[in-house]
Amino acid sequence: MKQKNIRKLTIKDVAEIAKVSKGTVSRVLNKKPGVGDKTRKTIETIIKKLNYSPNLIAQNLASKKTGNIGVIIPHQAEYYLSNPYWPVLLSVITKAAATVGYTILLSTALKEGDIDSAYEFIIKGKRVDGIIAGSELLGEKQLSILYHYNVPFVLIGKSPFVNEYYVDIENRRAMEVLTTHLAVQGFRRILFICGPETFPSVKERVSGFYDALEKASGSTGIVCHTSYDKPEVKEIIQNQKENGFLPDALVVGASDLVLCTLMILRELNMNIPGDIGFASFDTLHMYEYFKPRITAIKQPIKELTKSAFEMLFALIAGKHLIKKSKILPCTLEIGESCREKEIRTIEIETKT
Amino acid sequence: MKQKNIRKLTIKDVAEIAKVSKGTVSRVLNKKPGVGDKTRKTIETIIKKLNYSPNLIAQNLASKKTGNIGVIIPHQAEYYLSNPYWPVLLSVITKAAATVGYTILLSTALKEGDIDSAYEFIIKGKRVDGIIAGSELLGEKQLSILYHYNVPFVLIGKSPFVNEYYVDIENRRAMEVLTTHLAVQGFRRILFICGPETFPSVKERVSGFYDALEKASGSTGIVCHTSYDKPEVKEIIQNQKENGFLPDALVVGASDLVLCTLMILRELNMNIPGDIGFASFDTLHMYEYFKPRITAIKQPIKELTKSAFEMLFALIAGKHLIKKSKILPCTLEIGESCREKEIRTIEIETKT
DNA sequence: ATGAAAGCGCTAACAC
DNA sequence: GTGTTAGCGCTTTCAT
Repeated sequence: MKQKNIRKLTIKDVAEIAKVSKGTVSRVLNKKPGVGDKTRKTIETIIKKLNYSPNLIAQNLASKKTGNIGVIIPHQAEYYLSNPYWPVLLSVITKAAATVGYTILLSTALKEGDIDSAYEFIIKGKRVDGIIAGSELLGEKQLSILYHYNVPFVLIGKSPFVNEYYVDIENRRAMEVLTTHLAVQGFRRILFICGPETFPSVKERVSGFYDALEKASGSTGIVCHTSYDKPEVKEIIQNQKENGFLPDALVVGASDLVLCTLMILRELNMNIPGDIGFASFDTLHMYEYFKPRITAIKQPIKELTKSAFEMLFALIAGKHLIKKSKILPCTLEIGESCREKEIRTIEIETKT
Repeated sequence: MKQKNIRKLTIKDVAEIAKVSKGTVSRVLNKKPGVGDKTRKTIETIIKKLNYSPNLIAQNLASKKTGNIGVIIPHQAEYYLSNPYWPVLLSVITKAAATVGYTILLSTALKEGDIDSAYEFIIKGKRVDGIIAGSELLGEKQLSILYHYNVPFVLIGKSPFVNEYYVDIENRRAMEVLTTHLAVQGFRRILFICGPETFPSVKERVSGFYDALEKASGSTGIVCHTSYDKPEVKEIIQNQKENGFLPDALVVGASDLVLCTLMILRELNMNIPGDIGFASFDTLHMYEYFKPRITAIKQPIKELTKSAFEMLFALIAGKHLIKKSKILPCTLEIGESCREKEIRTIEIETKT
């Protein structure tokens, strides 16, 4: 079975066997017109019989297309794999890309914060025809790299530096709806634990939080930013406790903080929702196994990703896009963790 | 800031500016000898000033090396991302590869079971210098593809069809130790829910399971194979229950079945470890938040991956390997889910 | 130490 | 409809 040193077949071999020129073989390879039916058939048969497949590298070099699209995840693997957002994005985009003959080249931060390497890796040496990147750590420097290399890109999430070619959710609106729900449920002192205030998404969510509280008289809120660092959550909650300042509801704004927060609450002997209400921005797969079921905002990650890919695909094809961005609505998944009896899902209408 | 249509720099541009030949520039690019110190400096300066980086595609074509190593995960993304094994492997290998200038090209089944596409995708068009592949679905067909294209590869997990170049854990031994632990803890009727019996790892574990039971007089066991399908677990447990046949301990042999199994137990109002003992082969990150802490076998995924990469790296370099496989030991993480009081970790010594 | 030139395997423009 | 030819941007002999 073991076959060593088969000199790899080239288009030239196929051409010689078929007694045609390389050009003709190339045409049938790429399903291009200009080949007689019979010739085409013959060549196809030979290709199949030989089990020949063209050298992609050579194709890339000659055609100046790579068939790769780069996905830049601005986090290190340990981190981004621990929450559901990026894995879902990855799997959706891989499939979407495959159906149109594209391949995903993934680039991530090798260590958290080292986002430059991710950009350089994928852009230098031009191995991709276009890029999809998470916007949360996109700074002017990264942007200038993108522009410098003149590669089409679409961002996941808006960025203060870019106003075209991105997809996003209505962070502000979603957080407003969630907060209002908490207020309606009777929670009066809501603690919102969220990510770094430099992230646009976090800013919007905080703004939605305050907007809701303003409208809902009677409830007040506190915002605590974390760098997605677990010990911090513990400190925050303990600080609040020591000050006799304990909130009656908690909103966790990053799904990877949910589990440790729940554990901390258990250590503090606080029951959900009896002693404290609990909700999160973003869901976890395992929520379906939780009791009480956690109330949460669910992002349309799949749709977001599909939209991003479609935009990029059009950009690569050189099409002019009328809609340079796309904003998708979230849903509010109501569980029992905020004293609701009935589990249900509410579509949050898009901002008018 | 937006710069359009910068014709991309080529090695020729650099050569002209430096007033040397392309060959010389190529030599400094690849840090090869045969260039005068001064010339080298000059060229390096120019490269930096121009922010030039060579076209990888062209480099690949000319040098017949890709700098990519292919990772074949024989599952679809939804599946492999839901348990910790593959993500960890992925992140470890990406880093290991990066430190020696290699890049990972990931290929997965587009739909569960469609493993051929994964193989063809990565091998055809020769985009990789070597391959690391999960062995559990490797059949003769895939193997013949591997050999046909004459690409070096290392398997994660042994395969009945291959006896060289793989890394693995001692599945049999680990399961034996876990089962013995259960027997010692006084469990008498142990149900082992595991994956398809065609997987070599599953076979070994089942064998270890029975071996342990044989030695531990008094305890009996039942094995149920699943296709990693959630509803099945429910059926299995319900069947057992209807037959008045309920086990007093459960071992789940796939981490992605753990959560739903736990939920089912809760639905049945069975407490761990009071009503039923519970253990799993493979751990989950979230175990650290669980109470009772789940007893489990922990695989050395990181070390496994590193070993696999090192082997492949050597193979690609054309080195002759003395050790054609590597077997690593697991650990038994004892929690409270099998009526142990004290949480601790036990290294399982490698088979002598 | 450096340059010249011949490919790597393919595509694409232009002939016929 | 098909063949011819000139590259794509680089590496790598082989001269010098």
